[in-house]
Amino acid sequence: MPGHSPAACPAVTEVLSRVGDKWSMQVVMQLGYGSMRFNQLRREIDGISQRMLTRTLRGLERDGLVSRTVTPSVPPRVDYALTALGESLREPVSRLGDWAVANRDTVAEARAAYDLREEG
Amino acid sequence: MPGHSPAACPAVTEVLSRVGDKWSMQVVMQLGYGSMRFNQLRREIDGISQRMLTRTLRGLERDGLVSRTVTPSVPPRVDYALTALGESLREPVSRLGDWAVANRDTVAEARAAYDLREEG
DNA sequence: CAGGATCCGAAATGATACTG
DNA sequence: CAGTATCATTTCGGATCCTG
Repeated sequence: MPGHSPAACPAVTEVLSRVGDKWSMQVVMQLGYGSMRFNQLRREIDGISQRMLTRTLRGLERDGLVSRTVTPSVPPRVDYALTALGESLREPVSRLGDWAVANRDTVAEARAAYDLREEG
Repeated sequence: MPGHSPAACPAVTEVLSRVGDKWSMQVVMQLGYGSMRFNQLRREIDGISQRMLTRTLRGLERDGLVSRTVTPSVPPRVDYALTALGESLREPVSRLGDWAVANRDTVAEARAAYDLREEG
């Protein structure tokens, strides 16, 4: 593996723990299509609860991946968007996505085979 | 973002939930350096418990990322290695690692700034 | 050596109800 | 609309003890 030092491994873990939760990447990918309001995001991301969307957005904002813009009106309007840092994360994550799409069948088969020869 | 279809997003999540746990990628990265026995892995990966190493290896084996070879001797010998599928995962994960290394300071600063203006 | 079994605490997630 | 607060549940991870 070219250009990969051992020192990078803890860093990988660090990012994955930030990005590896259930919703963060779905939010980032969704915001990759453009700025969006809270309930808009909620509708687009299937199955996310209000609580989890809030928490996920706070986490992403804290890490500087997402910006939050409040327009004090009635009713209030809050827009979320990717920062430059957030944008820069999209490519490496997409690579992982490509891998997932390319190998999902292989993984599914391996899983089925494993379950068969263990449980059986 | 070129070549990224909406349909890929759930797939990203799927991989991340496989790979995003605390130990899986450390194991994969370690096995990237070559085949290894159980306790060897345990020594190399700082802080992992026996239970978690076992569980992580089982998971990776189930998904076809790692192979397990038992040599029936006394004491028993079990070797773990990456499969071709496991090898193929190293590159996209390394990309994420590169991103992590490149941006860890930026993230740390964003985090500190956020905590300051919230808690303060 | 390479685990399996069991117990426990912590953290993530979800459902629901309420609010400026 | 965009949250906060609370509660229940599930999952994760570590510690410990036991075994072929």
